[in-house]
Amino acid sequence: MSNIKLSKSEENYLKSIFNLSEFGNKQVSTNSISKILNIEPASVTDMIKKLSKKNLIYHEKYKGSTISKSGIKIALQIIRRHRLWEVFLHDKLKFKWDEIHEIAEELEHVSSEELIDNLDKYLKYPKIDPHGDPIPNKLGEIDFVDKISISDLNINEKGIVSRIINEDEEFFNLLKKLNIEIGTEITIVDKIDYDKSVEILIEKKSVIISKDISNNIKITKI
Amino acid sequence: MSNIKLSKSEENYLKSIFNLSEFGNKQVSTNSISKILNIEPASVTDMIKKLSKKNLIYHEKYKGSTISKSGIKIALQIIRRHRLWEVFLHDKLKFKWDEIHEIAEELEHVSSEELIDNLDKYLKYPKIDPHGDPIPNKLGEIDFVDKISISDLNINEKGIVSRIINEDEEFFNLLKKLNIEIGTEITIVDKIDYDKSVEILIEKKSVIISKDISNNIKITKI
DNA sequence: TTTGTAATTTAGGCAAACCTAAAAACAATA
DNA sequence: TATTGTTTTTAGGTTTGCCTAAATTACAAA
Repeated sequence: MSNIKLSKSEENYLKSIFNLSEFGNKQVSTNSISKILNIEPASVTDMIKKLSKKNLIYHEKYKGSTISKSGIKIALQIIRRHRLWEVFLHDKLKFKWDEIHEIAEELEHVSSEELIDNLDKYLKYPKIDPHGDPIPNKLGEIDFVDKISISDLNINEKGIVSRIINEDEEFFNLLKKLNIEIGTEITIVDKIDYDKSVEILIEKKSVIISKDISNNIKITKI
Repeated sequence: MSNIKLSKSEENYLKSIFNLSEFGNKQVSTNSISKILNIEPASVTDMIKKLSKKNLIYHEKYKGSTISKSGIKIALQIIRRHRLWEVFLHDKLKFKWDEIHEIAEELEHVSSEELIDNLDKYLKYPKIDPHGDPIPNKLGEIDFVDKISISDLNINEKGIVSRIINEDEEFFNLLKKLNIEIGTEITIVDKIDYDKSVEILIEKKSVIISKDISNNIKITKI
């Protein structure tokens, strides 16, 4: 459709709205966008109007925003760029797992389709990024691999960490301290009913992690 | 010293001023900057004031601008980023020689020193980019390889094309038509005194190129 | 049903980086 | 030296993307 180049800001809004919308299915509040992007709600309203006019989102005053089909398409392309760059930074430039997000955040806005296609080819069409997140292909299609939460396992069952949802630095630091990364094997020791926290075993050490933490770590059962 | 992050615009101005100043030795006119960047002189004046305040250039009203030492340092870093990305695009992503400039123009503004250092290492510390331009190292030092112009050769002498100065698309197209690229062997057939044009032999075909064209093609004598 | 609070929007402003039109400075030469 | 033409600067304006403060709306609890 309209192949107008978006600004860095517009791209960031669109990406955030898409992420908050759970693949386009949920209405997104102005406040939630404001929080994620660290931009005042009033400014978010401005941008919402702008994106609405471009038909990338639909907006109902005082109710919330829904991302449109063409909005989703663009968001998936931005996510694709981001994740491909992450693979490059990690696999080729040997950046550590927790250093790549910030740089990819910049690189994702360099908009040359040919660049991304050639990068994709060079990296041999990877399906997941170093955080375990799936990479959309050129058409925006994603390989959904059903992943479960730590809390879905029963006591004494084992799993491999396969995806980290939260990409904030503090969360990375926490994971580092806990010795958790993609590929780490964990075993469920105990599940605490009281606050839904879970006791897990990582490399012979046991720790108790809160519900919030375990929700941000997806695993594959083994 | 002052390690304040510059905007994309500021970086572009600084790079242009450096390029026009012949390594910091020449005063640069407002008009020449305006032409190179395709920005109106009045706007250039605005930015000159801004860069002056940051001590990246010195400006004498109505006379012209000189780039400062710290300005040069930053300009060389931007040039370093640009050329390293060009090597990456050409050698790794297999972009053609004449497609890389534009994309590198975007990538050069992604400002992570670690990114560039890791890229440099990954590319095995290249000394020249695909256009034959020298790449400054981390400290801003450049390997000066003395290159000569086509017109410096005498009739019947041979040379290898080792650097293309003009990076405009039209110039690339011309070179493509002429079958000239880095590494092409040429032989001087004749030198026309009248307008300083030169007749050269490329892969058994002879063409006459203007003084302006030959000035933009540096060679190594063989 | 009213009322209080939280979310959202409107209104008005600001900085960056551009623009046009007009004024000022410089340079060239008659 | 006066005049003309070019270069540069000033003045005032626009758009983008943000801000604060104030007004409006939605919603939940009394």
